[in-house]
Amino acid sequence: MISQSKIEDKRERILRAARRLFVKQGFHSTPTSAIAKEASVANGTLFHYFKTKEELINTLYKETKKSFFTIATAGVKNEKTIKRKVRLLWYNTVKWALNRPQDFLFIQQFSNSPFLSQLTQEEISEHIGFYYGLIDQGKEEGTLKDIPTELMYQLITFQIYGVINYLFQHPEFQNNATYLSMAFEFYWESIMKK
Amino acid sequence: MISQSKIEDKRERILRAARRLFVKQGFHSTPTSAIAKEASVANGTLFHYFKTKEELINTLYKETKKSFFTIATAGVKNEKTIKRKVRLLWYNTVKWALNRPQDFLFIQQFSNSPFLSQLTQEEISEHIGFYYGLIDQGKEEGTLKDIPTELMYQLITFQIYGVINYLFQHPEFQNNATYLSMAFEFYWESIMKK
Amino acid sequence: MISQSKIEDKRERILRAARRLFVKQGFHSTPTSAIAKEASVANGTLFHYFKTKEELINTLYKETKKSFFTIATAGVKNEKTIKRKVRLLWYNTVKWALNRPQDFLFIQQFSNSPFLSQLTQEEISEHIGFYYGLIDQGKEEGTLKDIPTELMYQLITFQIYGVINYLFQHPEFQNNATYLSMAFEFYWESIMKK
Amino acid sequence: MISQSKIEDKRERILRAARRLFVKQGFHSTPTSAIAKEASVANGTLFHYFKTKEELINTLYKETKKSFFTIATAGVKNEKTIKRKVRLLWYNTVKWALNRPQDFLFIQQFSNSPFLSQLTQEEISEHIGFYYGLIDQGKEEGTLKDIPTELMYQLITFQIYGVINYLFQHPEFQNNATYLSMAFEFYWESIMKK
DNA sequence: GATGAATGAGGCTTCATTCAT
DNA sequence: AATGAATGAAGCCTCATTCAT
Repeated sequence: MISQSKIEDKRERILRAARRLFVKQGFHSTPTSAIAKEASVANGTLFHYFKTKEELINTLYKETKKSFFTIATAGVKNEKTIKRKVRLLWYNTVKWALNRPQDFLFIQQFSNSPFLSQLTQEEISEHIGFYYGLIDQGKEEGTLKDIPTELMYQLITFQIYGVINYLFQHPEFQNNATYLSMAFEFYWESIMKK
Repeated sequence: MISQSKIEDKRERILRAARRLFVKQGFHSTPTSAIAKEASVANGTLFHYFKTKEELINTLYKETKKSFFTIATAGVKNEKTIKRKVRLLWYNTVKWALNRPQDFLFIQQFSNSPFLSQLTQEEISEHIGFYYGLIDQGKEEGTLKDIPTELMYQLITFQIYGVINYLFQHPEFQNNATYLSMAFEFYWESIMKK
Repeated sequence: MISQSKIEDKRERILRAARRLFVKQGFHSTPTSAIAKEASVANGTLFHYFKTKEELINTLYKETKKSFFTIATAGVKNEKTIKRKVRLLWYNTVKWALNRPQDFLFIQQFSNSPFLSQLTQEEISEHIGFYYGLIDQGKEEGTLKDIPTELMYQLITFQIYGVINYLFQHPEFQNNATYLSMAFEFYWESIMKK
Repeated sequence: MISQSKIEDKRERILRAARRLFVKQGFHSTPTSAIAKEASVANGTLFHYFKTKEELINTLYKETKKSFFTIATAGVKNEKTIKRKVRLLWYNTVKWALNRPQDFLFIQQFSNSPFLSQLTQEEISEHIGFYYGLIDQGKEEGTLKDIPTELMYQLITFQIYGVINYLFQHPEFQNNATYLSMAFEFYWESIMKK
């Protein structure tokens, strides 16, 4: 029991150390030896938990994505209207990025790297279904604009990236409710059906 | 004269080879030796033109950005209304990305915030200023929504990036005028003042 | 314990191999790969023990110097008169050079002023102080000529270097007690006060 | 005529540039490209005058040695006594080193480098005969100590290096006639027969 | 499970030298 | 004679990975 929890500890420490360094320096500028050191773990231990560096990166990506998805969708199902659902999703996402910039930046970095192509399509789009469902529902109801689901997904996804990007550059607005509200309204108006 | 053009040739060949490989494999997975080989040039020749690999990457980025900006803004000044200006900018940008996917993907890879760069501050302002000016003009006229210029810049930038991303995944729509028109209208409605 | 001694072994083997090759071919004509090969060690192992080639060279120099100093001064403190002290120092030094030509030549190669080094100022003083002390004592006693300590240090240092150089070229005299004795007397007469 | 003198110029410029850089940085840290640049000459031109870098180094050594010998022995033949001959030789040598530190340091560096072994024995000892003759004459006359010629050559050679070394470190004595005189007397006493 | 010394392939870069002009 | 672009061998060093303990 005790040794098991210790083991978990080490795996976790490696993952967290890796994320910290990846965000700071990128994948290739972060040797596995540096990760081991940051995690206060022996060099070989890293390869005990992850067969290769690539596996470590992929694991980190999947776990981060999963944690993101859990946070982003928390409570969304309980909301009654599409707008309320979308609003919650939007706020959850923005807050997640602001609270865990490391995670956000790691995912952004990973998405633009050659590693992405190594994940199966299934793994990549594991959570996309949820979003597509919401969009489809909104279109059926007549609440959302009638444009192709996938395109809308791209558009709203990138738009929210834009907001987050802006808030990273202007931290003074991160806790400004009026401001966030305005940004959301802009977002909403761009996708709602008039 | 003749020798000069030959020299240009080699430099050019190296730059193009580098872009090709960087897009396929990423910066770090592309050894300089591979670039030289792809350019049919001796290993050392690469370092004759670019002191380091980093200098090669930066040069490539700057030249690509510059060429992008030239293409994106072509003819925009001659348009009379804001909407026409924005439309031309939008189409120019989309066409640039579709015609030169290598360039687009290279820039996307270079910086995670793809239209935000590591250029000299001066160079950054030079390009961004054009966009900010357009947004400010639109707001003054009452044509564009009254939200902070920088935020709007981020939003429309990322939104167009979403469109392009979508078109890469769905090449069948790349030459579909109706489709592009619809995408632009969506774009426009999201930023215009009602 | 056992593994520790093995580790020492490899480090030692690298140092000795390096010295052997440096003496034969000079620093720059000796690639690290050749050192590794000569030490029967993998290329990377060398860099496990010494971060850079330069660090290897410096370490080698410091260790050689230290070992030289220990040998050269062995027993000197126990001698009663200045002349006996100087004689022992002289013989120790000459024997050291003849027994370990590699070490001598390495040091000679390392710095053109062979007994003047690039060590920490502290390390330099540590060694030189011993000599200066001896010279000062001899001058106070009236045994040594009254010329500036530093100058005398240079002169006797280089003179002994000359003897060694000669003995390398004429190995037949290396074990000739009469000859060595004569050389020492020449040395001594040149510094003693008449 | 004119073009010829220009050519001489270039060869000279290369040699001087090389010496300047060699003294500052050593042979191996001085690329031929740097020499060409320092000499304001095209890269390939250097190889017009010297087939290889090695040939350049050797040429430089020979010319420097030759120039040294000319200066060191100037007027020596006209002196009547051995002591006066030796004194002039001593002063000439010290002055040469102080006036042309570049030359002195270059020769010192070369002597301790692997390049030395590449010169024929004949080239090395070209000028040694002069010194040996002087020593032999002194011994025959009964002016100099009766120790082997070659050994004495080594001893006095290295001793003078010691003086020069000291004067480099203490420039304040370089023009102090009393001081120089004292140093010479020390030198002389160490080799003269009492 | 944990360690860290050891490995060696491979990356970036330097540089003496060549050669077409 | 002079140039300097071009070459490619070779050097130093990094780093993912293995393996004996």
